[in-house]
Amino acid sequence: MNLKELADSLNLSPTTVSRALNGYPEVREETRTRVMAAAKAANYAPNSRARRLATGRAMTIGHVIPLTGRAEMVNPIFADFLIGAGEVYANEGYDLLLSMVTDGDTEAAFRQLAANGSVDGVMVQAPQENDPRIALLTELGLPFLVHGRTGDAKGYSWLDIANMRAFRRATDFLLDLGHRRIALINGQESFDFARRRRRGFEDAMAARDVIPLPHLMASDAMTESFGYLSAASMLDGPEPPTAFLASSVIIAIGIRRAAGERGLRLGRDISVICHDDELSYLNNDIGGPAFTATRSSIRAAGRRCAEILIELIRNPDRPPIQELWDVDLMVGHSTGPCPG
Amino acid sequence: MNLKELADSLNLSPTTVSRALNGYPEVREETRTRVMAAAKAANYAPNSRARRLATGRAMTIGHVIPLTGRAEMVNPIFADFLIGAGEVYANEGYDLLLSMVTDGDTEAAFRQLAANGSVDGVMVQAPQENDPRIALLTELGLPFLVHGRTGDAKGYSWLDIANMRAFRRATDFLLDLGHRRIALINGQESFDFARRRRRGFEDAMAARDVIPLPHLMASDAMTESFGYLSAASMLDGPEPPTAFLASSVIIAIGIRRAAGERGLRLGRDISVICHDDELSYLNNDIGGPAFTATRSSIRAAGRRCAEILIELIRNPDRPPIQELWDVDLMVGHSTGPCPG
DNA sequence: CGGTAAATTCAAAGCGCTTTGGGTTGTTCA
DNA sequence: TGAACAACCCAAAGCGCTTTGAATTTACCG
Repeated sequence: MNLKELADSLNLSPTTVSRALNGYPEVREETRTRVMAAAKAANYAPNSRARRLATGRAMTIGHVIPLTGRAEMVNPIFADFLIGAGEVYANEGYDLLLSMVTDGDTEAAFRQLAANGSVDGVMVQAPQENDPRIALLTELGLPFLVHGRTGDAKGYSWLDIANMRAFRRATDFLLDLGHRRIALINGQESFDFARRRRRGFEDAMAARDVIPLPHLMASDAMTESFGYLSAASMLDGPEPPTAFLASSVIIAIGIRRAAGERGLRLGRDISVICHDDELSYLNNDIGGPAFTATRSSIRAAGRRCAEILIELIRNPDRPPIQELWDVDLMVGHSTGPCPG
Repeated sequence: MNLKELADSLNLSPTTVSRALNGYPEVREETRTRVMAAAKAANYAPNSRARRLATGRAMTIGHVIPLTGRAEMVNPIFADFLIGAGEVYANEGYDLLLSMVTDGDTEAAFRQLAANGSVDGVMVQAPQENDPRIALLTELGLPFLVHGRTGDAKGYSWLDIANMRAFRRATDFLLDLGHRRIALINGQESFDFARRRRRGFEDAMAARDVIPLPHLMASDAMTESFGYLSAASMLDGPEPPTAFLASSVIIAIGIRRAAGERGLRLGRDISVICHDDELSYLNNDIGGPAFTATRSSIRAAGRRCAEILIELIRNPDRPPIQELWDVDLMVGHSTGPCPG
């Protein structure tokens, strides 16, 4: 069933039927209801391919996920972000085009998306320092929103959490408890967020004249095994840490495993703070948070990012939208005063 | 730059340019290279909306993710599956349309997809018993592939792992080690895969005349906290288990936490076997597997599922394709003989 | 009741591509 | 040399929708 057939069956022109269906005012109310009813009865839905061609809009938003070896770290995060964004897209009538791109094909992928017009805008996640995607998308004139930020953070739209402030605060919290040998187990520091977190950590340490120990700092893709291996080697080495600051719950779980194997009890023998993205399957909050954590829902971020991006698409000439979210510090059972 | 402009700049007709670009034979080789070069120089890419309308193909595959409260369990799994599938789609020139659907809107979503023709086929994940999606998609005539299976598993295409066999084998392994009080911490048993796993467990127990204890069986969304809470209450209750069988690494991590808190060492005081989907950020294999596990890469499954679905789309009249994957049992450090 | 404005409806022109059904040119062979 | 046949290229007709500009009908008013 297509528009013409539907129109014929109603003895109306395609024009009128199209207008009735799309809520234009120049159609009699009685006619509209008649059309709506017939459309429903015939299970008619306008062909999206034709509609997209005619309107010039793709009604689609692209998420391009680079699969560069280590970037897999994004997985656990990006799934929840995607769900949040997807909810909003669905409500607003946008489709979500997910594009996995290997290796260095990211630029080509964006150029392709822009040239063949299959999306109205794209979401950029996990920017690196001076991420080339930002310049590229600006050049291509494709609306985009960055989750995170980088460079001078001017001239484009982004939403980010206050990573530096969060990690400064978390570090202060540990320092207040008397800890001095604090380990930082961070995400890959090619990513801006990890850089900022490290800076927050270092600033807080410096403010108390505590020198961070190089062998107590690690950074890599945020997997459980990375957390485990780093913590294990730090705990077994000289000058073991009395506290850990971890960039994700997943890393913290690895730390907990290493501690457990060594008979160290969290919150008593060893302290752990992590950043908690509130991943749905890693609920950190049953009868109070298990890990003391800086907390910010990645899914909520996804939702808000989607809203902003849609606003950007609908209103291409508006100035950039920039939003910085503050982060809560939730005290759980994994921290305590420095022993000894 | 569109086709007409490109054609004009070459003093050729759109017809010829289109044919040159799409590899049709009735164009001189010299002309073809000239066209290709000009297209590349002008950074021309055919407008995908127009192309889709003209060809009648969407070149898009839909993944519909239901967000019914608990179904979030799919998250950690579906992300890796998606990546696997996405790789294949990209290679074959298909786009991936991801659709989050709340609640009971799944049927409407499929009907919509079918009616407005925005996808050529859809992937169905995590089927429940007699999942209505299968009948619906069959009725709609939309090509689909089920990851998992249900009902009589005839008449439609699917790819599944041998869940029953895997859990029977895992249970046997524990029984061979002398365990009798074995706990099963399963996924939600409305899902077919969880049902089969339970059956595998029960069959193995029955074959040795061991009666499964009802209070040692739990099933729910596969989160870390579910694993933790179930294990904690089982360990603290009467007749605590000496071994656990868990439906996912995430659950196993929760079990490990509960065990750790109680001073129980994995592989010595308590045994744990889980099913490992080889999630990239939960690598269970550093110097041999941490958890003894039945193992099957969900990402590889995603890849293969994508291949099959594309084959189904290209060749709509072929008989159903059904593939059952066997599962390895990897012995790790989390299992040992029943103590005492 | 004639005339004008407002309310409805329609015909037709795209959107940018693919594809059918010819043309045109050049080659081959009797 | 001329007919037959490739080889190559093109004009034009869709694909199914939206939207412009115009036509038709209805409503209203002096």
